[in-house]
Amino acid sequence: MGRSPCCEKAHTNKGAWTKEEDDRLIAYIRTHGEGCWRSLPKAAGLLRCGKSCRLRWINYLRPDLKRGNFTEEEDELIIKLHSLLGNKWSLIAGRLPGRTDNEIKNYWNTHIRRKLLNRGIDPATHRPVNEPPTNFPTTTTATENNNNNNNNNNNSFLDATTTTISFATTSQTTHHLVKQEVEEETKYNSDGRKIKNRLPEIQERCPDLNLELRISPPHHQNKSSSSSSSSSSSYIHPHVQHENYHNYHHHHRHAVTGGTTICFSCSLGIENSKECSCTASINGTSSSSTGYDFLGLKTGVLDYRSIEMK
DNA sequence: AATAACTACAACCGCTATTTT
DNA sequence: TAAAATAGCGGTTGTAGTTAT
Repeated sequence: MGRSPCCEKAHTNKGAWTKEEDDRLIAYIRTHGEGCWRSLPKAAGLLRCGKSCRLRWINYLRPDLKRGNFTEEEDELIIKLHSLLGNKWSLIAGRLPGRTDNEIKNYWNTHIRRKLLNRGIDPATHRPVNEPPTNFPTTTTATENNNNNNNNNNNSFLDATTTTISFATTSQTTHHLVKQEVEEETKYNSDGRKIKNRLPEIQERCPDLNLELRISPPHHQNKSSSSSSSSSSSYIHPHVQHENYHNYHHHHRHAVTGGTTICFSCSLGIENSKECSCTASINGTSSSSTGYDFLGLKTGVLDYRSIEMK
């Protein structure tokens, strides 16, 4: 009892798009606008499935796309966002105007991964490659935690809803730095080419600064308000994020950093509810007293309030 | 000059959530 | 309400271009 299919799969083109196909798609969308990918191919006279048309338009034909090389600032922003969001390329792309998720994903895999490895940082965890395992049972990104939360049963101090987010720095810090030799299997030059005969490289690292945060449920959970999905995991799926943001009045999460409790949502600047007893506030006065710029809000690196939800 | 190895990226695939019938 | 399709996402692959041997 469902819909009829959008296209006959046997009669659709595959592979690279021709100039003519591009022109047809552009002309159609200019006239009729985006949307309804289901009916678009037929209406536009294209022998493609709607999915293929959508991908072509979103990733390559949209007029607002910024082509060309990524800037150093974009690189660093992608790294920071990836440390926070994991492989949520669409969310990351939402913070980089003119860039697509596919473009950023490719760029990550071809350039930034290598760049981080050269810095001695594991691109998956954003932690130093040579760092020994922590005492904690889970050291994961926000994304990975979505799958691992059920494995924390043996730790009384960490209940099943505790989330760990790694904020390992990717830029070189000026405080308390030590020199450390890093030997890597492969080195690359600035163009990303492999260097065969390399020497051990000295890299600056900050060994005693643990940027890992643990985010726990609110201390005084309201049973009626904790029944939503956000109570079971700190990972917020893109499709339900918007709804969960509205629940922040009732679901303030607290990061314990060196004995100081900081409310996740207040530190994000989303809201500082009356019920919340944390020391952060939306104008940053309290959080600045802790000397802690959660997610780089004060530096403007990440303004979580302006992330657009799709 | 030939070709093997590598890189970059466009496009496809499979999956989940949502929408439509 | 169930079934089937779409929309959208992240992972993977195919291949053209470049570099190294």
